[in-house]
Amino acid sequence: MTNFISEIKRTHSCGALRATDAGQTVVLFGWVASRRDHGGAVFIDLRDREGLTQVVFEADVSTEVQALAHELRLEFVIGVRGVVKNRGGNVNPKLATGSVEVHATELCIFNRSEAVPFPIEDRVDTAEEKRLAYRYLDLRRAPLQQALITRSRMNTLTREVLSAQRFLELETPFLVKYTPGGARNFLVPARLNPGKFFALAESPQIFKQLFMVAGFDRYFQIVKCFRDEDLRLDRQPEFTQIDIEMSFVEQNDVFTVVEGLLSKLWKEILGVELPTPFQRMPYDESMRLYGNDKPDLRFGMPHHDLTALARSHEGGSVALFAETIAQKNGLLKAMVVPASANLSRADAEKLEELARSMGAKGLARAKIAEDGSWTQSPLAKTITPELRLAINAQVGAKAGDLLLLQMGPAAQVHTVMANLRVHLGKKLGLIPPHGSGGQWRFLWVVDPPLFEYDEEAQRFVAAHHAFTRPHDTDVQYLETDPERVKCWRYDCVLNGFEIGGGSIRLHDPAVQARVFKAMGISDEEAETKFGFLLQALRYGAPPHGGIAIGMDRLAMLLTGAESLRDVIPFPKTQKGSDLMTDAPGDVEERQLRELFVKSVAPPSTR
RNA sequence: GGGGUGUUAGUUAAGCUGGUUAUAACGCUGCCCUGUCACGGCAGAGGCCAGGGGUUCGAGUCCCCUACACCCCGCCA
Repeated sequence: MTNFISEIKRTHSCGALRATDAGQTVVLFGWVASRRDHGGAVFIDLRDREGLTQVVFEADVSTEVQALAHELRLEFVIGVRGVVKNRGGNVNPKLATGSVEVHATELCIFNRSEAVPFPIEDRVDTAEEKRLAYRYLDLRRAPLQQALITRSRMNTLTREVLSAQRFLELETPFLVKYTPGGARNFLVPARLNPGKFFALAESPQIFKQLFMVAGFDRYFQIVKCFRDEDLRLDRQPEFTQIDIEMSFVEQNDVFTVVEGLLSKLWKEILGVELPTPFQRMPYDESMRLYGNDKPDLRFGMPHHDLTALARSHEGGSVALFAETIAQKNGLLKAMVVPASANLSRADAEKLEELARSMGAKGLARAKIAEDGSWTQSPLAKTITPELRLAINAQVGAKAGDLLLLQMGPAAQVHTVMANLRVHLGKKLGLIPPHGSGGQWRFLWVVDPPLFEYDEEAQRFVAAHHAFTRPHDTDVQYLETDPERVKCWRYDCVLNGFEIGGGSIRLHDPAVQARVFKAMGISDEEAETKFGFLLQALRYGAPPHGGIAIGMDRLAMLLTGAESLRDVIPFPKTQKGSDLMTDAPGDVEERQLRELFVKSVAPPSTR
């Protein structure tokens, strides 16, 4: 038997051969993706990351090769030498290499495979639980390979685009000091410092600012971040950001860099020309029309704020309205489902279920009749005709339309209505359940408030972080009307996903002190928590700002993947565990002692 | 912490108002087959119906609990 590997080298990938290669002797290496054994002739589809090629073992090859060929099974790893032949009229249109086949003269089985636990096919119908347990097999599937290959290209392109603009790729530590606020940190016991802990960096935020103070001017990094929070379809505990920070810039400069980068990615990877600059929308408008700060602009169905109208009608004799407008944060919002949607009563009841599952008390509905009256509605009898007509007019409801109403504390109304809107967008076919549908609606959400009121803590807290620069024109309200202060923070949104966010930083120590004061943070407290940054800012910090772009989400949207898990090689489950390695796992008592750590987990969980 | 969906051969599923031997397809094993590409033919193996408890003469099927996976709220930029 020929000595493959050491003497015979691969000449082509399994996706390379074309009709013009006919007559060549080639060597292919790969996995058996399918086999069709006719006794006299054996057909194999050989797979590597580039594609599939049909290999034929005919009766006229040596008896040893014949015998070996019959032994081939799915997922055997083999090497084949043979002659490329044109298949003439007998092409397989499903394969890129379908016009040719390799007539094997030599075969080497590098390794056999046990029967795999699930079929390695492009289309997925295996339970994700199984796929994750055998991730290395799942990763043999072409769609997953393509997704990761795309990610690799994204990395390369990002480095190219940013390096060409004088950005330096600099590294920051993962093991950092715990700082309060924001996402929950993973903690790492510090063996050399008994009783002390590192935090895994939730982002390089502070360090990249220090790069600016140090004078590096333009920084970027493709970097892992760690957040110990609950997972979602688009959230993993460890994820990758394209982290960027720039000196001597204002918001528009950051936008230009990001728009240039994303345009390049879309052009090179999808061949799509993105219109720039991206649309911009004030945060307030986004909340008013869509109930969240990451609106999907691929479809309409905006919300209507009826609070003021209800107030001017003193509740219109609807008890729930009156109750809502009496609350400090009470909000009454409506959404119109057009008559053309043809929602059945059962559909509407399911919507109410959905609303309840998100904490709503219910979902008031009203069907608009020809004369503008309401039917199928508990409110129909009590509401004053004046308010009813005024509402119809404000929302522009026509006969047959269904009005969905939500009232209560603003935050809850927003959550419910925002999710309902997206749900209906999918249900009514305005957007596909997954993927872009070929529409790329990029958006900058800008000018959010600097503070939000924390009901629990009874004070204002930073909506983003405490180092965001307020608008100069609003600085005067820091003491008198903090809620009115808008800031230079921005989110980049694509089709309802937040794909990036950042801010222009506050580099003026005097304003910084006033911001802390408005948040009820004493000088002392600020010094203990953020001392090193505050000190750095006192030694000549340039005006600076930046952004972090969620690489995984970008990859998910770019590849049309349904989940972040499909663009991360080794993702975690919803409970944050790894089904392949069974992490997190137990450790020995001795290891804990060494770290000066004691577990107080209930025995049942150990 | 809460709400929802699911768990039946290796895989994907069917299994009705509870009824005695739990089906099918693919995969797997053996034999046959020179033009397949969803190859075909014949024969065969393969099940703690997620786990535990209950109701019942009898449970894959009904009830409760638990575990795991997924989606969502809370949480998280």
